[in-house]
Amino acid sequence: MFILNPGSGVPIYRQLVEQVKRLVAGGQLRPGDSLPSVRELAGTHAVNPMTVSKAYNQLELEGVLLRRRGRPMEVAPWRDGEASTEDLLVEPLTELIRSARQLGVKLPELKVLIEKHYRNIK
Amino acid sequence: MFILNPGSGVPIYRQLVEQVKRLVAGGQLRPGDSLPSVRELAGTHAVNPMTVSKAYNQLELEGVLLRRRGRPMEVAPWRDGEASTEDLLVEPLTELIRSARQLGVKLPELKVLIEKHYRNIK
DNA sequence: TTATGTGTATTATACAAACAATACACCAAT
DNA sequence: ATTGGTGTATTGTTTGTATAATACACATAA
Repeated sequence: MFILNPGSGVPIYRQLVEQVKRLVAGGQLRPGDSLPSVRELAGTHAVNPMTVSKAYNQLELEGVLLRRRGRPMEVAPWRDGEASTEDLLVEPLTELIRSARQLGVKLPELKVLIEKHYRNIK
Repeated sequence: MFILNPGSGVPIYRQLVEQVKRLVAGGQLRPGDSLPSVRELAGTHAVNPMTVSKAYNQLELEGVLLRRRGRPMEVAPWRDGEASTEDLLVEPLTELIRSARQLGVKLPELKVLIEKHYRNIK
């Protein structure tokens, strides 16, 4: 469900936060759904449980998840003012386009590369 | 010439390393070209000189730049086995596509978003 | 030679991130 | 009540990043 890249430079807990937000915005996680337990997630990704807990904590502060003592974290009811799909794409979109510019890759070539990768990436 | 984003989670010196590589691969920096001085770059981006120096040092280790004492850092002659344009795009490309997948954004919609942003981003 | 420009080394401080190992409070099902 | 599942707090350690303030070795041009 989650894909963590420890070598990317982006802190692990931030990767988790971003991915949960996107899965919620994309409907793969719906209000009321339970998230993987801290220990399970930490185990399958070889990561410290407190790192996962830190991500969950931040998501609760931002209103994305609900914390109910003794129970798994749960996706919060949809709120007005939730980050939109496009909002959550702007960052990787900007990064890609800036990179392409520095590499001298023009728009048509970029679209070809996207199509080429789109199905190769899980 | 460089765009630094201190809040992205990616270390500043790594942002610099990646951007220099792309500018070299894209031909905006050619073998023999001088790079901005450590102090100038640090000054214009409000960053510590040693942070810039760390990036330059890594680029020299990787063979991208030449260090010649008392002189500005210089782009190294082209080597066989240099990272290709596509190599240097894979990372942001992968990140974007994974994000789109999690958001439920399909390929046609993604292409529209790219066209929309392509000219808005400097 | 002198002055000013390179990049770098040094020392110290500060902070964030991640880990490890425990222990706790709570809920739910037995 | 006991057991085993939640998330969390605590303490301590380690590593990487970035800063600050100096100082140095070298090159180039005046």
